[in-house]
Amino acid sequence: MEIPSKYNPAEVEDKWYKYWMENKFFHSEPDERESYTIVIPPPNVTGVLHMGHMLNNTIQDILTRRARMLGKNACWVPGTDHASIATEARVVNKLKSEGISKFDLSREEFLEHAWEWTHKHGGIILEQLKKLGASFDWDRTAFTMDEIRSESVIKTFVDLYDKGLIYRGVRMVNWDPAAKTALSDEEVIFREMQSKLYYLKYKIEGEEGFVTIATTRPETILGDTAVCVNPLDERFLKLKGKRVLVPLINRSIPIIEDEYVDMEFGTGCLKITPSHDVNDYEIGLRFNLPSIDIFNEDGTMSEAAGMFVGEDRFAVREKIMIDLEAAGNVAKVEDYTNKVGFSERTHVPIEPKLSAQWFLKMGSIIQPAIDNVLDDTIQFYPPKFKNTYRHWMENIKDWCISRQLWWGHRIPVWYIKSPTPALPEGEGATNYGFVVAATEEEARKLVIQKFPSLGGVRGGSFSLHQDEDVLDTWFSSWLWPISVFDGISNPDNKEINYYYPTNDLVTGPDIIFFWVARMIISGYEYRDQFPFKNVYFTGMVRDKQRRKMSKSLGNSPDPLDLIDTYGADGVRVGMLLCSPAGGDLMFDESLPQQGAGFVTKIWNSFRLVNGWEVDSTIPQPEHSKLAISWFHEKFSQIVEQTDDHFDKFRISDALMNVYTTVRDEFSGWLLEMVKPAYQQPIDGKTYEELIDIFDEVLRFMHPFMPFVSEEVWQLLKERKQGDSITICSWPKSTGYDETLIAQFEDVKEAIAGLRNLRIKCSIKNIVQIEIAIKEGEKGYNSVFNSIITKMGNISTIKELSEGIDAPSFIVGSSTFYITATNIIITPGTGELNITSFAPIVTVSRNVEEELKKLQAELDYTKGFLNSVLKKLCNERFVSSAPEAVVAIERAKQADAEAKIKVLEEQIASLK
RNA sequence: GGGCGAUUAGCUCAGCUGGUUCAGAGCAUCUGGUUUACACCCAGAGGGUCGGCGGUUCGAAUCCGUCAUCGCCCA
Repeated sequence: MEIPSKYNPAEVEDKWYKYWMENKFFHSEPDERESYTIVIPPPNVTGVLHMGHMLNNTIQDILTRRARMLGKNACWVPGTDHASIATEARVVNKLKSEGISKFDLSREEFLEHAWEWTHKHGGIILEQLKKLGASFDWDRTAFTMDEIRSESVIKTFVDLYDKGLIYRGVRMVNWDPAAKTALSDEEVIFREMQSKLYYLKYKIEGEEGFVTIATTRPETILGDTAVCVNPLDERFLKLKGKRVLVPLINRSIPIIEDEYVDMEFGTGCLKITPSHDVNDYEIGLRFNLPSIDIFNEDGTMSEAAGMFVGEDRFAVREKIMIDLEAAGNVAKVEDYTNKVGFSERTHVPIEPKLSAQWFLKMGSIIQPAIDNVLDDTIQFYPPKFKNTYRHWMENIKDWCISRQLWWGHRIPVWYIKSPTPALPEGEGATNYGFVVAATEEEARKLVIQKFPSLGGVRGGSFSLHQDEDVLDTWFSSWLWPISVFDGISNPDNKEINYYYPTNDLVTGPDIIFFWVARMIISGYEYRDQFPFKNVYFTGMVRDKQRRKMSKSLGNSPDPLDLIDTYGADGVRVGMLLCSPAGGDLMFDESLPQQGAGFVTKIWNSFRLVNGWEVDSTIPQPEHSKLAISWFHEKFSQIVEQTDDHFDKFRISDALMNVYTTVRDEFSGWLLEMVKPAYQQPIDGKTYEELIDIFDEVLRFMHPFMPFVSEEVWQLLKERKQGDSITICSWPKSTGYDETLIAQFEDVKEAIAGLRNLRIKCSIKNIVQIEIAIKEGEKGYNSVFNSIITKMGNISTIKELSEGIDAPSFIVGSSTFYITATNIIITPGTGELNITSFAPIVTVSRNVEEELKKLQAELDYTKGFLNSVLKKLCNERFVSSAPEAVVAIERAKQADAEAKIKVLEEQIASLK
């Protein structure tokens, strides 16, 4: 078959991805094997693929592919998240651009638009991930709002309500005036702002004089219902029991005392606006203060404000200051830096607002989630996130799970309306409260059970109205590892029993509370088991200047462009080469470039091997036999190390092992050692052994570089239809001979030494040389001479008993000399003519420089010996250090002494 | 303001229970190289007071204290 000299990633990648899909290699069904499961952190249906997804999903794919090759039943579940608030905002904007207001539409009409939007955009990211080579079980693709997932969410709500864990309460919530919905604490981002601190004078009622308060939000004075001072503050003792007038509207409000007030801050006198500040609200409750809500849902002033009705809160801040100034109520204005909460989604400042919301109690339900992370039943990588997690868990507040949106799971709460007076409690004529049920039908049954008077003949004399709100999106994604296997509605089904708990979760630390913690909570609540064994936190993808990659900065490359340019394998390798767990990744195009270069390297290695002619009549040369047996040992060692890296989730270290193994050990050493002479065939035995090794090396790199490994693997040998590297086994470490590996390191060093000497002496590589070796105290192992001969282009190796005056270097304690060269002339015919032995070439030597180097090394070694001797002469070291450590020190002493001897000899011979 | 973490080569980071020649890797830099896979390559070299100071120890990059700087989370 014709092998192209250039590797074409685009063509290869499309071809194999299609082949993998057709053969359903990634599909999993429960069987007798051990399961290995990952669920994707479902990307938003609003999104497009960004660098974060690339990193995250590359890691998941590597883990999944390796698990599959380890013989596990690997199942990586893809899916998307409906992203309630983000998607609704998108749809609202889209409608707006078409001249349609959300509020002109009915709920049903709006949802039609939202679904249309979802169908159009929802699958984009998943499609893009195919380009990356993601080995998802596509048959299991799930969506947080599909039928099974929705049923799970509703069922969970009803269940938690029945357990008494969900309640409705009026609370101060984070109100997003743009989206007109409450947000959870986690959805609020605090940013430092340059603002102003306004000092305002309130007139004391019934006497002359003012009280000055400090506030950052003068527009809220219209909602003030008290002024508060610290009872210990002597400055304000005379104000006790008095009242003041709110400027402009002259409402009379009391002066109250509470230790909450910081005497150092501002004037030590605080205005209290219970409706619009969390702390004020608490004080309001303690003092039974009225609460005046001066804002509408969209952040404009309400009727209750009495002024500026309908105008925006920030415009009013400017205007009211003008009026206050005119009325003489302004003492001064200072610059002030404070933190302001912004909506994570709509980016507008959050307005604390009192409203009725649904909450999930975060009491006993979270205990197993704390315990099992702290005792490492669930392992975090890197482990430092355990602290963050614990801190959050221990200070957790009840979870506000309702959102004033339409796109999402509508809360299954049914309010009862009936003209018939309520009999049991009968608070109001028609107030029967509500029932919680998954469907309207069940709700009806519940109503009749609860209020029998509404049943029977009079059945139907009531109507139900479902709560208008939807649930927080995280209230569906916290069930994800369970709900993707339908484990909520069918808790004993075959799939959930097989795949749950999942093994690894790969996600960003930014959603440790939003998502990770809550999945752990729900996992224990609904399966009595952790949802995943390990959580691997990836870092943030940043640009070279350490800035976050973002659309608005325009510093993020389009991942698909990168794949087009460098190939998916190249991008995968590039992303991972420098991405430690939890550490940020400074992305730069040189990374995928390096990855692509590596892919080419593999391709060229294949072309080399593929180009050899095989002659099975030639016996295997000694050097090839040695090289192959060495590689087996070395590879076994590397696989063991790599497995260890995987066990510790050091994915980039594992990749680095693959990278250096392929580049250095395999291509750089093994191939060079077994490579036949120019235009000579290779012996059959070496060739076959080499092909098996190549096969193994390809399997070793497959999880990282699925495409190029498949392409080369398919070309390497005759393969059958339906064969694929994706379903082959991962190389197994079978132990290794450390001595052999260490000896071989000396061989490499000797060869490197010869190359260096050649450079120093200006002897070209094509010039064959003769060398001599004088064995040192530790002896010299001549077993590998055939390799040295081949790799160093050596004619003969002599052994010496005495040192001679010739260019030399030391490996271990043995000295290598170049003694003579043998000139090879290559005439135009390409034939080789070996001429007679030439006399010793005059090689240019810089004796002084050599001496200097030798002396430096001698000094270093002497110093080293000294430090070793110091330890050994120290009575306390010898007596208190473990025996093994002392033995090591003695060995160091012997080595150093031997080396010093050789160095001194050499120096003497040069002088 | 509270908590957590970090600080090792120009950059990004390893370095496990204190003890192997432990001061490392990759990239970058510099030097040399186009011999028959690969210049998307090969062979070499230089480069660090392990943030500062103190302590524990026979021995500290590693453990403790403290200071400095930076980052993250929470209020």
